[in-house]
Parts: sequence; C-alpha cells; structure tokens
Amino acid sequence: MSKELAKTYDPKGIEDKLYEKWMEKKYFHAEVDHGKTPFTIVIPPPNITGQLHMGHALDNTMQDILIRFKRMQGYNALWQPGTDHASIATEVKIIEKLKEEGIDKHDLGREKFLERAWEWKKEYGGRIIGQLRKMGSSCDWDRERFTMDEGCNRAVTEVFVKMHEKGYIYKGARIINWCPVCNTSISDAEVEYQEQAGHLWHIKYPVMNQDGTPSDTEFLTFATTRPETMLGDTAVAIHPEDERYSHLIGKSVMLPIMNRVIPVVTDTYVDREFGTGVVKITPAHDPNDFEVGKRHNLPIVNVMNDDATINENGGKYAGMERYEARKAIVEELKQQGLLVKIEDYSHNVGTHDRCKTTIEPLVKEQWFVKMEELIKPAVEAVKKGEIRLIPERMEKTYFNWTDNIRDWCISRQLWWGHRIPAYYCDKCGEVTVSKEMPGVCPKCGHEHLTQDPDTLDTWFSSALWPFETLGWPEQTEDLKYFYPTDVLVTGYDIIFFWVIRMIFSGYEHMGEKPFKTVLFHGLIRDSQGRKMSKSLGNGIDPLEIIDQYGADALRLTLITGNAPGNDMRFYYERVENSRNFANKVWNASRFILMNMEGKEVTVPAPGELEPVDKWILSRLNTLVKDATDNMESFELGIAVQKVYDFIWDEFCDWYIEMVKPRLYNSDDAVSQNAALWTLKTVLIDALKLLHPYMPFITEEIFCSLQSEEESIMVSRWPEYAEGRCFAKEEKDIETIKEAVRGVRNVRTEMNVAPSRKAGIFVVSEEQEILDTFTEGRLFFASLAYANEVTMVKAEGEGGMAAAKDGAGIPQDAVSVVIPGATLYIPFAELVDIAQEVERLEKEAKRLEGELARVNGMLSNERFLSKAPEAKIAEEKEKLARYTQMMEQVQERLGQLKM
RNA sequence: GGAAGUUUAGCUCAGCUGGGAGAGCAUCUGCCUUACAAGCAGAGGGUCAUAGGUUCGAACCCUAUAACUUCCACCA
Repeated sequence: MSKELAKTYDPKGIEDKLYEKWMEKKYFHAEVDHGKTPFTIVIPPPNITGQLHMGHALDNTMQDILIRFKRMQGYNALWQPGTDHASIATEVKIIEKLKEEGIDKHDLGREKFLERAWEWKKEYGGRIIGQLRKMGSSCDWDRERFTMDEGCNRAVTEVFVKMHEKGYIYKGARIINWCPVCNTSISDAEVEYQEQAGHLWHIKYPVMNQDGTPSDTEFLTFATTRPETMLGDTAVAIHPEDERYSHLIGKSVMLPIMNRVIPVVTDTYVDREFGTGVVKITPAHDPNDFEVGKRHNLPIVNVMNDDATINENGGKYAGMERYEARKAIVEELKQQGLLVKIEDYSHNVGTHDRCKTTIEPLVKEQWFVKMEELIKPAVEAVKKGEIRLIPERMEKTYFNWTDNIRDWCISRQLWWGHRIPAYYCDKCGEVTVSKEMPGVCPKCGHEHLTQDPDTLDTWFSSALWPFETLGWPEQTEDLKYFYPTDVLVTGYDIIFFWVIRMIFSGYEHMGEKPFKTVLFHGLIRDSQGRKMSKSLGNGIDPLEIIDQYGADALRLTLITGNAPGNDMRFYYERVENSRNFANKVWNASRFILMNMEGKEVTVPAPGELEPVDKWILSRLNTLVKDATDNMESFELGIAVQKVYDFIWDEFCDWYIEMVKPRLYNSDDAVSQNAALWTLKTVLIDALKLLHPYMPFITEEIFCSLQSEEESIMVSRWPEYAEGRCFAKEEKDIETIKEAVRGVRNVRTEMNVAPSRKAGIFVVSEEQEILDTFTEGRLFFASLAYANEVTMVKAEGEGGMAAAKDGAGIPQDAVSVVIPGATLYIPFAELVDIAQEVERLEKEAKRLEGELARVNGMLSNERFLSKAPEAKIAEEKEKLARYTQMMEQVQERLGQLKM
C-alpha cells in the first residue's frame, strides 16, 4: 500500500506484482521434508488446446483455497500442475488449422503432422498456464508436467506392457463406436445420446418356400430406424415363445435387394411387445445384433466404409453416403412392395461428444482393457470409505458405472497421442507387445517389424496422472512422500472418464488409492441456468472478469454459496458484490493504517483491554474455530460466508465504529493503544482466514500492516484458544448492541433527524447492567446520536417507574425496552403519546407471542422429560428474559395511560 | 426403462449431526457521520412445492404426489 491510499481498491497491477513476488520467493515450491506432513493435490490437467473458462476458474479456486489453507496450517503443501495433450481435441484443432492452409492430414504424413502438433503444443500449451496464474493459483510450477513428456510416456508404456502381460489388455474384433468424421473409434463414455426425431420404417421380407423360392404371400414384417443397414442383415429374429411365429422356426427369409437367403432365428432378446415382435439382425452394425449374431454363429457382413459410405458389400449402393443410401433403399423397397408403412418416431441417437457426429457402431479390431478384475478394488475402496466422495450422493453415480462396467476400448486411429507399443512382424504377423521395438520377430526371426499405427485414448495417460507426475515408474522419494495424494477436486461430469480410471489405476499400479477424498463441484451456468457454450455464445470469460474486477472478486464469487456438487449461476451482480467486499476490506485496513500512522502499537498489559476489545477478540476466536472446522470438512462456501460476515458486520460495522471515540481521543494513550492493537490483531487474523479465498488483497494489506513477516501466505493459520473466550464481555456488548439498535430503531420510526442529538436515561434495578452501560456510554454518542447518557438506579418501592419519575425524565420520553433495563430518550418536542402507546403495544404483542411459545414448551411434560438439559435451561432463561421485558413494557404502558 | 438432484423472500442461492427462517441483489425510508455512496442506518417481504407420518419439537428424518433439471441404459 502506498502512502497515498486510494479510496477504492484497484487490483490492477497489485495482483501481478504479488504473484511475481511469490514466484521469486519460491513459496509454491514443495520439497520432500520428513519433518512435515505432506498435503498433496494434483491438478486436473487442462487441455493444451484450452482457454481458461469458468469451470477451470472454479476448479482451480477450490484447489488453491485448500492448498493455501493447508500450507498456512503448516503442512508441506504440494499442488502438482501440468497439462494434458488431449489427443483427439488437439488433433481436431490441428486438422482444422491445416485445412485452412489447404493441407490434408494424410498428405502431410504422420511425421510432419506430429511436428506440427508439437509446434502447436509449444505455442498454445503455455497459454492456459499463464491464465491459471492470473487466478492466483499457487501451483508448484517447478514441477509442471505434460501427459506426453518423457516420464509420462515411460509410464504409459510400462502400464500397457504390464497390463498386456497380465492379460488385462487384449486386442479383439468387437463392435465399437466409430466416428466417421474424426475417423477413429471412441469409448462408450465418449458417446453422447441425443434425442432426435426420426422414423420407424415397417418393412417385410418374403418367407422362403419349401422349394427354395420366396413366397408371394407369406412375409415377416418388422420395424427399423435404420433401413440402410439391411444390406448387412444376416438373420431375422423372433422370440422363441412367440406363438404367432412358431411355425416359422427353422425357416428362412429372402433378404431383398441383396437377394440373400437368411435364417429366422429365435432369441429371447426380442421383445414380443415391441412392434411386430420381429427384429432384423445386422451383427456388423448394431451392438445388440452383434450379441445375437454371436449366439447364433451368424456371419458378420460389414457394409460400411470408415467414412460412413456403403462399401462393396452393399452391392449397387456401394460408394453411397449412409443417409442417401437410406433414402434410395427405402425407395427400392417401396417399389418392390415391401415397405409396409412409415411412422414418425423419436429416439436416442448416439453422437460423438466432441464433434456431435452420429456414431456408427462397427466391428473392428481394437485394443481393449478388460475391466472385470481391475474395477474390484476401486469399488471396494469407495464402499469401505477408504476414498471419500463429496457430496456422498456421487457414490450412486460411481457405483452405477462400476456395476455396469464394460471393457474399455483404448485404441484410437489418431496420430497425436501415445503410440501403442505393439509390433507386428511383417512376415508372419506375430504381435509383440514390449517397451522397445524388438530387433527380430520372436516367432520367426524376421527382421522387419511395424509398430501399431494407433494411439491410446487420452484418458489412458490421465488415469496415471496422480503417480506418473510424482516420478512413477521410478520409485522416487517424491512418490513415496507425496503419494497417495489428499484431495482431488473436479467436476462431476468427468467421474467416469477420469475419476474412476485413476482409482483403479492407482490400486493396480501403486497398490494404493490415488487420493483420499474427491471433492466434486458443479457446473457454472449462465444467468438463465444454461450451460455456457461456444455455440450459444453465452460464455463469460474469467479473464475479462479478472480484468474488470480482479481475481480476488472472481474467486470469492465462485466460492460463495457454492455447495459441493451443485451447479451455480453466474451473475455480474454477484461479482460486483465480491468487488465491494474487497473494497470494504481495503477501506477498513486503510482506516486502521491511518490511525496507526506515527504510533507504535504495543501489546497491551493485562487489564488494559476494554470489554469491547475482548468482545471482538472472543468473536474472532469463535470464527477461527468455526471457519477452520468448515474448511476441514470441505464446506468452503460456508466458511467464507462466516469470514465475510465477521469482517463486514461485526468488525467493520460494530467494532470499528465502537472504538472510534477512543482513537480520536489522544488523552488516554493506554486505551488508544489497546484499541489499535486489537484492530491490528483482529484484522491480521481475519486477513489470514480470508487469504485462501482472496490471496492478493490480503497479501497486499498484510504487508503494509506489519513488517515481522514477509508474506501472509506463509504465515501461521490462526488457532482457536480457550484463553481468548470472553463470555461476559460478549454478553455485555450484545446488550449494548441491542440497546443501540433499539434507540436507532425508535428514532427512525419517530422520524428524528440524525443531526438531532438527545440524552438517554438508562433505568435499571441491576447494578451490573448499569455498569455495563457506564462502560459503554461512549458508544451511544457515536452510534446512537446521544449527547448524554445518564444511569438511574431503581431501588425499593415503585421500582423502575418511581425511579424514572425521581430522575425527572419527562413523561413523553420515548422508551426502549431491553432485558433488565428501560432506556428513555426525551426529545424537546412533544412526542405523540398515542403513537408511543401503539408502538409499545406492538412490542407487548410480540413478547406475548414469544412467551406463549416458551411457556408452551416448558409446560409440556414430554419436552421436560425428553429434551436435552441444555435446551431446557436455554428456554427457561428465555422465559425469564421475556417475562422481565414484558413487565417493563407493561409498566411503561401503565405510565403512559395514566 | 433405471437413478440422482432441485423445489426456502421479487431474483440467485446458503442453511453442516432436527431445537426460535439467513445472505447478496432488488424494493421502500432516512443519511455526503473526517475508512468506505463500491458506503451507513432503518424497514417491508417467506403456511421452507403439496399431502401424510415419525418426534416433546421438522426446512432438515420417513412415505406418497407434482413440477423442473441431470446422469445412466439404448426396444429394433
């Protein structure tokens, strides 16, 4: 903070400057230190193609909060950063770019293409990192990794070879999801189902006569959503117990167009209720048909090319695009009189999540990971609570996937990624899986081998992320010390892609879980609750928000009111509020600094602290406990809300206002010093509690406020201390606050101008209460427009009413009732007595309600016998308080009505 | 077809193990009070979706219903 303190906080300049300082000081860096307990988070590696979006912003804010919190608590905190090569996403982008230059991927060739890809990585891979730094992320950048760096490559090869040896990785011809645009297979997880309006074509095939000719009269009718696949039909299926068709068992039908005779098979897969109860079977182009085909040993006739055009098996339709072929085939069937009818039909169509192209189920040779055994420890871990998912309900999603797990197709017909370490003998075709290309074929000794052209699914390497980044497959010190990591913070949308795969990989390769806790967050939506997307153009750029309001404001906005796993809407108004809070903190600090200027603030001797000082210290102490507890249980939104409320409400609106008279009065140096010390102490601790959420502004102020420590981020997290609980002072100040609020309230109701000062008489029977008000009488001047506060002790006959009259308080004074005392405020002008009576009657009615409730509870036998004692005591205390207040109100009403 | 989530003030959302309904924004009223008008003080506004149940006591636990959202499955 400069000498010239700006009236408003401007994060520009400050944020970058502080981040540089932190980097220089190496605060983010963690080394193995057996004297400290590690706390580790591995970053969900952003794609190198990526631009920082709100999802990243939230994800990284949460991680940074946890890391900064733990670092301050004294843990050896490591936030392991890195980026993901994002195989398919990147490859698509590069292809697009090449296209702009008029270059085709295949003309360029694999080598050159990869060169381009690495250039891309060099150019854009660092961009997202720079953006994460803008957020204030305290990652250990010295340890930055990339999923395709040397170490990760080694890890991937190691895993592939090892799992192949164990039989967990195999190659086989199975039906897979094929994207005809990206020209690659994709895993089940990458298929996104979209409801689309389509048609149900009812078609009939002639039943074959005994003499081998198709019948003119007998047909089998069925319905299909994909008539073009009929070219590859190798059977028609019926349910074995379907009496309508039992006479056809063992018979055949004629496949039109192709003029192929195909059998009628029986299979329980057929649903008798649906349509006509007849299904055409195309094993090459439908996952269910594939299964039926396997059961009945049906031939697999693939009729489609990789680009979704019909191939030579489609006869005269060869070369035609899939939807054109559909149209033409339907037309031909119609002409042959085999089209029964067309119905409108809405159904789910599988699309590729990247490019939204309708996927084509195809039978192809691919590499798979066998999941059955691998998944077992991953299921156990969550079941036994060894890995905790937050919120807990995510377990349901998790088990839903693990219970229905299918083998994972890991090979991709892409170039950008980890190439599969499988080598084929050019002579005998023997497949060898090994870390290095073998010199000769182990089977026939041939010298020429060719590596599998395919690469691995991006998630194959990300699955190893928690340990490959720490050095695996080497048994490094880092790995031993920092693994398993503590928390994984990620969105619930990648639970299948990533979280589960990391868990089973951790158990398989490390024999240990990859992390103890998974903290899920939701999606950031736009103000209308829609997903932010490029196509809608409704995305809000976090960098713009940072530019406009500062990273601290953005971080606070993202975490406030954000419960784990829940989506949240993004509003500019909310960012403004966060910015306003930053400004509030800034100005409170500015005020304190101004008042400390030129003074040496010393630790007050015991007894020098005034009740209000003890009150705020005690409140702070409670806050430390509560906020820390919330953070320990990952309730970040709740924790920050408490810190926010403390700073704005208790510290700024009450404490600072309450000590102003002491600050402005230089006569009492001891009292002034106590106030300044308390202001400074409380501010420092509050800043520390706030630091994980708003790292920049807290650091900036912290450094101006004291010179003993060079950074708040390596300062000690405040700890709860039994010795700093001041119950009596808390109670007393609450009494004062209630009185102040009461006075303000009646003044507003009576429309008294703030400039209009008035005296206040405090009438009470209890000396203790009068003492409290005597202590606090100064507060009424600054907070309740009082020019004089007079204590009136009520004693003996007539009680408080007599005391009031005795003190010469005018009859038309306005009164405020608080427990144990009545305050009178006489104004020179006549107060409307009727109005005052009305006001007091309203108060009496309120108290009556409260009393009814408390009495109801306390007269309930079962409440008394079953409720906890503390609760009963609490209610009894309330009863006493309300009874007392009611008496005072009635007494005052009695006076006014005389 | 299966599952999950949501339903709380005009709006967006908190409310952690059941013990007198909260915040921000918006609205209304008054304040340029020497930290802050990005502020201060005050006010209004909620049968916590509906119907039952458990409990001394329910926004919170149980059951059913409704509306919305999401995930999974993929009946051709």
